Amino acid sequence: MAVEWLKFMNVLAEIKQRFAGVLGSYAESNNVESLLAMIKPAQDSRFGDYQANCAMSLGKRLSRAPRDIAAEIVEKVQLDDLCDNVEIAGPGFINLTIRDDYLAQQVVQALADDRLGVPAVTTERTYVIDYSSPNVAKPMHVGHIRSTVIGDSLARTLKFLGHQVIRDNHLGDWGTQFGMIIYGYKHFVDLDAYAVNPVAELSRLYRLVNQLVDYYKSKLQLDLLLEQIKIRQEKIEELSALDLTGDESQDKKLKKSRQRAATQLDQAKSNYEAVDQKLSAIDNDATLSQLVLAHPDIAKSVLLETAALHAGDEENVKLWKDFLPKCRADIQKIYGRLDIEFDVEYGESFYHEMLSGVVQKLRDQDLATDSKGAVCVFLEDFDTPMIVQKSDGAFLYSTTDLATIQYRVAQWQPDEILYVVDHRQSEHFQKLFAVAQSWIADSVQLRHISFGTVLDEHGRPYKTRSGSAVGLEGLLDEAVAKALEIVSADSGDGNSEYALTTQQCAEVANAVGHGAIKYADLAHNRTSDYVFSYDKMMALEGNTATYMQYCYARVQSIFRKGEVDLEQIRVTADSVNLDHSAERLLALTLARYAEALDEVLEDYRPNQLTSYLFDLAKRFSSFFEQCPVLQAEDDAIKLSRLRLCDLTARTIAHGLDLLGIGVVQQM
RNA sequence: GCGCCCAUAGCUCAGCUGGAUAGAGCAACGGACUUCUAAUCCGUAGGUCGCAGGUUCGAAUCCUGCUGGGCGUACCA
Repeated sequence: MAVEWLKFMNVLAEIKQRFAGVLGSYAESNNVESLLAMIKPAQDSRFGDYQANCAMSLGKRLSRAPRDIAAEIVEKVQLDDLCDNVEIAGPGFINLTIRDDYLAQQVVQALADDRLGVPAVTTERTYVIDYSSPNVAKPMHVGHIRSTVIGDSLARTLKFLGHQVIRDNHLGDWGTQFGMIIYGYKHFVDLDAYAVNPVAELSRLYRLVNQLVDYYKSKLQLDLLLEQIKIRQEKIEELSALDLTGDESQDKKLKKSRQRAATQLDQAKSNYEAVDQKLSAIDNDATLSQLVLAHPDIAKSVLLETAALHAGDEENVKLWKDFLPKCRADIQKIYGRLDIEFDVEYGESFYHEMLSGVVQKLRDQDLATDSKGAVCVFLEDFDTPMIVQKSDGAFLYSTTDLATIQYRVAQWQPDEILYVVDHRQSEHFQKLFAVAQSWIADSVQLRHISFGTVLDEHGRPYKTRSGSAVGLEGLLDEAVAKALEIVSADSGDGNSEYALTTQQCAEVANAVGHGAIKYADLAHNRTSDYVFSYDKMMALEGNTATYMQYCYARVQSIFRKGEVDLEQIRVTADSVNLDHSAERLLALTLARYAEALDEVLEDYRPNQLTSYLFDLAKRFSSFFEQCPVLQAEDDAIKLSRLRLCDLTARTIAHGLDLLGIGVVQQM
């Protein structure tokens, strides 16, 4: 059955299937796949709907004229019922135009299908997705959004396509930050504040201790920076003492070096100033400077508190057990707002007791060896080893990650584990995967779904320290507030027909505000860095979630006005009319939803779905302008257009849902 | 030093294992609301795809070198 659906529901897959047999006669079996990959949507509508580019490639391989081969292929492939125009163009492109009645049939079938014509996969796989994974005691900030939102969307998409998915939030619930909080609690806690709002107080303690630790770190850094400035200044002097030789390439190099040295000096200076400012800010604060003086060994003490916790110190463990649920509940609040869910949340602490076993096992298998007091796994292709136990006996995140893989494999036997983590950790994962493969020697595929850095308006990475990083919660609040402003303004401009109640305004603002933030993230190719800009994201026009939500609301408005019985038009659908070019284009796009989802999973890129949805919404808007629905020239066309509206709205809502974004009935 | 990634329109970004005249969205300019929601639509303008070579019928895409930027680089996560 699933195969039947596949044949009917995915136009591209259907075309490929038609070509497969014929192409097979030209190529080795292992090449058929690559030839089929050359069949794709046409880049330009003048070339039809789909194009097959395999004849050129075959021409070279077989030393024959590509156009002849193309003609031969076209002759043999059975396309009559699918295409009404098959052309050979240019050097040997095969351009295909899909028949209107075939497109209409796609729409009709999707209308009556809860899955909107998207087939479930025939071979179901099991995925573990590791995403979000914040440190529980630190306030979440913008940097956390990508992993959370991308991971969530991939999980939704995989699930919808019929895979088994285990969503695992690998919380940082066992690290140094708890040492900080414990130290802070022991020395600075305001018990009244803690009673009223424990998480806010813990967060204050974290920031405070972090600030004090940072002060001493910066102090050390300051000397180093001074030294650096001196060295760089000397280098500049050295370089300027050199005379130009007259040799063109050498002189060019010298000039480059001078320039480079100058910018490096500038950098060092501005670094120095930044650190210096940070320090004097504390020095000038009476309370803070006193605290700094009173806790000179704070960095070391924090480490000791952490170590004590890990060693099972009664008091620290008790505090940790007290703090943890409160912190988790706080994070949960944000997940609730963002509609993010997990199947399990096994944080780092969950694996704590397995770590010594991991190291022992690595030793037993001669994978790990002692080096400079630490336990290391040396790997080919890497200059540095993966350290699994420090010289002081403490374990590291690599150890935890290995334990985690071991556990996941034993527990769920996944086919694939996806780590949605930023690209800076790619070397870590390369090592981790290399060790895990030789260690567990399992067939599980391990994959780092890396993503780029979120940059600020100046193109610099968002900073996590110094408290100046934008908290995620505040960010969401601002987005919703901004959306509310726009909704309320629109609603209050006298057009009573579309005026929304306060309650409705709030709902719309929620969907629009949160949607804007998620969409801005998902719409970028995950591998590139992107600039995070409130203004752009909350412009709520152009390529934003709002555009899609607006399309959806417009359709609902038509249904309300026309008092349309949706169930009726879905079930009774026998055909749709595609005579108008806007209708046809819309239907073609609707029929491609399954293709878009395939593209998402091809390389785990949700931006394939956002661009599909934007495309769909644009085509709907164009249709909406050109094709009256309720006022259509006759009832048959009206019904046909209502069906196109219905499928569009459902596809948009469904696609947005896979992105974790909601819709509203009216806006 | 070594490794990984990036450079596309004024700005922010797409561009799917090489395919036809490189695309969007903002911003700019010109049009369209007594007609299903103008959070919209239609149009105009805007690019030597960082530079130089190479591979081939064909390169933003693959290879080499260069320039400029980001990140990582033995006991943080």
